[in-house]
Amino acid sequence: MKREEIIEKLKEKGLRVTPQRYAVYAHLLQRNDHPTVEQIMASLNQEVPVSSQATIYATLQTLREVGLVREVLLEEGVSRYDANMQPHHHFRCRLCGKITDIPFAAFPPLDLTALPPGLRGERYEIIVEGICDRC
Amino acid sequence: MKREEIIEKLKEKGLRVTPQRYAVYAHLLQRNDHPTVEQIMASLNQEVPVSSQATIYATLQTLREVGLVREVLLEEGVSRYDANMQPHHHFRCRLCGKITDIPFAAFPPLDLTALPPGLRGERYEIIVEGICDRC
DNA sequence: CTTTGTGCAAACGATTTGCAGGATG
DNA sequence: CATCCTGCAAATCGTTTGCACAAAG
Repeated sequence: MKREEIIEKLKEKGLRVTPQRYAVYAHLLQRNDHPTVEQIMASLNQEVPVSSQATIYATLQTLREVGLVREVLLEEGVSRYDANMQPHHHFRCRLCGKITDIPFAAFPPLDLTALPPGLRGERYEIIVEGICDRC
Repeated sequence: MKREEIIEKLKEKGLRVTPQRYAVYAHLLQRNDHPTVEQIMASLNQEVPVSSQATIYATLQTLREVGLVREVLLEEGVSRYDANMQPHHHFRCRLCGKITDIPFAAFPPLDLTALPPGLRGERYEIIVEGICDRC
């Protein structure tokens, strides 16, 4: 996604386009490894300081509220973030912890009417655990 | 599961049977709502003090290490615990947050060889989000 | 009696918050 | 120029740890 599109996306959601917001969102868009806040901050501020920790937290929360970013919970203690909003599943290597996206179409669609009575399912995610290619 | 069976389970795993351990494990066995540490502590110490917070954390970690209890991550910020060690899926109500078990057999088994190349899947869990009967 | 478990309080790490100054539309 | 955003430091919350005493086998 290029510069103008990113700015457009932010404006569409009614957000002011600040350097910090642009940096966080653009960065997340070009990563697919679901970084933690710590990793995001390290990358952004690698050369010159771009954003403080508090702002990154605030920005992620804002982006989450407007639906540009999602939180991924696959590990105890830390939240990871993902700008890929299309439905997809996750693979987690039990040795190195690396997380890989699995296309939604990799598995046949589930029938959510097969749930226990009283539960109305709307969406689902499959989490697969195993060993990745590098381990 | 009755008293003697619980004690036997703990001994089988090489654990000393203390009142605190018995209380935490027995309590988890009779709940199916995946309580947080805070909830476990509140229930146990409702009438008389049974166990301190530090001990509950230590106990849960021990029970997890020997395979009598598992940690469930479905929410940001808190860990939940589950003494049901049989494979099963989870349903989470997006309104009240309540978590319900879904029997493993509710969905047809997935073919884990359909993963992207290089990934060797070993186990999986399905997380369904929706609305529960009380909401 | 040796080893392991418990409880307290302090430490820790991720995340949140209050607030003053700064930038955006 | 009104509103919203940023950065700093302090606060908060769940969880972990160090250590002395107590209990289990």
